[in-house]
Amino acid sequence: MSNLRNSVRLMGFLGNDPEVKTIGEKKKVANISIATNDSYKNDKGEKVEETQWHNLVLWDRLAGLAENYLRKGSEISVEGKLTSRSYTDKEGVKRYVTEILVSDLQMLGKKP
Amino acid sequence: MSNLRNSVRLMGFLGNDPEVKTIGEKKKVANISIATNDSYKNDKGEKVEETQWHNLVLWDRLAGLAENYLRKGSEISVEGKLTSRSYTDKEGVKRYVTEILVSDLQMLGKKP
Amino acid sequence: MSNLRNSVRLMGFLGNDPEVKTIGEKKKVANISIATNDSYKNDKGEKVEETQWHNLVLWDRLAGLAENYLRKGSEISVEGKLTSRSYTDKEGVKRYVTEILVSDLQMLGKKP
Amino acid sequence: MSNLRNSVRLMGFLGNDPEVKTIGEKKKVANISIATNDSYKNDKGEKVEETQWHNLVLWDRLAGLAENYLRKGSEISVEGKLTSRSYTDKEGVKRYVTEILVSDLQMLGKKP
DNA sequence: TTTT
DNA sequence: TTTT
Repeated sequence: MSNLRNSVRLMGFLGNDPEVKTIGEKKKVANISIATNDSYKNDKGEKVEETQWHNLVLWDRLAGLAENYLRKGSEISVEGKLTSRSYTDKEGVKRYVTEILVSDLQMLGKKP
Repeated sequence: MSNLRNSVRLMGFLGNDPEVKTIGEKKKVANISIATNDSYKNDKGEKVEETQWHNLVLWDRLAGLAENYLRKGSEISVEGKLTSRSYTDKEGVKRYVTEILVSDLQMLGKKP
Repeated sequence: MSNLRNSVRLMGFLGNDPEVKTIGEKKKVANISIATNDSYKNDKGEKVEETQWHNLVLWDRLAGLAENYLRKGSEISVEGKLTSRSYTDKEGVKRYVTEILVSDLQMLGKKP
Repeated sequence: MSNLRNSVRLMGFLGNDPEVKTIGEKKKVANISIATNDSYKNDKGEKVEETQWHNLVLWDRLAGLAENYLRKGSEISVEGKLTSRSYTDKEGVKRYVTEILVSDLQMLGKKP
């Protein structure tokens, strides 16, 4: 609940249409991948332009909003929490995934 | 450079002493792992208490600060950028790592 | 509701004990003043150390928390919204007040 | 310098064209007023829609950007610090002003 | 004084 | 009016 202990804010563009699943009768979840076009300083003090990709997870009302209004290329601003989880893939290799559990979303740019 | 496009803020406790490396003659980098004790709602609407672990990377002045003042159990507040990179491990498996590149750090709690 | 449109985060020290009022039977409101010790660059590019004072307003659960646990000198971290309102003072002069409506609060530093 | 101690983020619309002044030979400052359309819960737990107006101050590069690209109605996202100052007006009344000293700015919405 |  |  506390935004002060774990908070992520991103502004970026969807790399693909949202993947939306319905769980049971009325739970809905959407997975979104967004790119942030960023610049930072590397270990040599050089400014590096870099695109970072982020995995977002949206539930319920926000999942419905993604399903209805967001498409590949849409620009959004989000706030959420940084979460990590692990799973074992088909080859038996343990994998780690970091995702942003979105709690607030604003659509930016051109309204289609 | 833009905090508005990619920004993470965390308050939490170090799980271990910082790992500090010196690169070349005067570059320094520190790796830190912190736990945020967090609560959120799962897909059933239940409140879940969960500890999340985050990998932080600090360069130069901030790395020196970590080396000198931070230890396992220290409480800190940080701001930074969410970054991801991939590498191939010893078994030839491609791995993804998500890290926070720290740009601001405050020490909290008891000063030792 | 949207943290993305209007969000303030402050870490600082209470200048006085909280002023707490009860409204009607069960509404409670607390007013707090905190100092942030800050540095920024002025119009000459000089770094200026400056203390800023901020007026915080807390309702209900957060007001109770302030009443019970916060005192002059306490260090806190808060998130909230920037709000302004005007009123006419005793001399008939229109006054403007800017306050932060607090939505999240963490106590920092020494626990008494 | 520390974003962690004093940080404001706003997304909103300019109420007027920026007021830009040149100070001395090469210092430039811009004053902007933006509206955030916000909702919060009042003391009765009712959701209140409210427009808040905020005074922004931009120096140098950001002032030039405002002068060249921002107009009444433009939508922007900003990060900055909350600052307050007082002055005595023509009638001899002491006035307090709260402003956001902007450190980062993104233009949103339709590009004219 | 803005905008959806 | 706070604190480091």
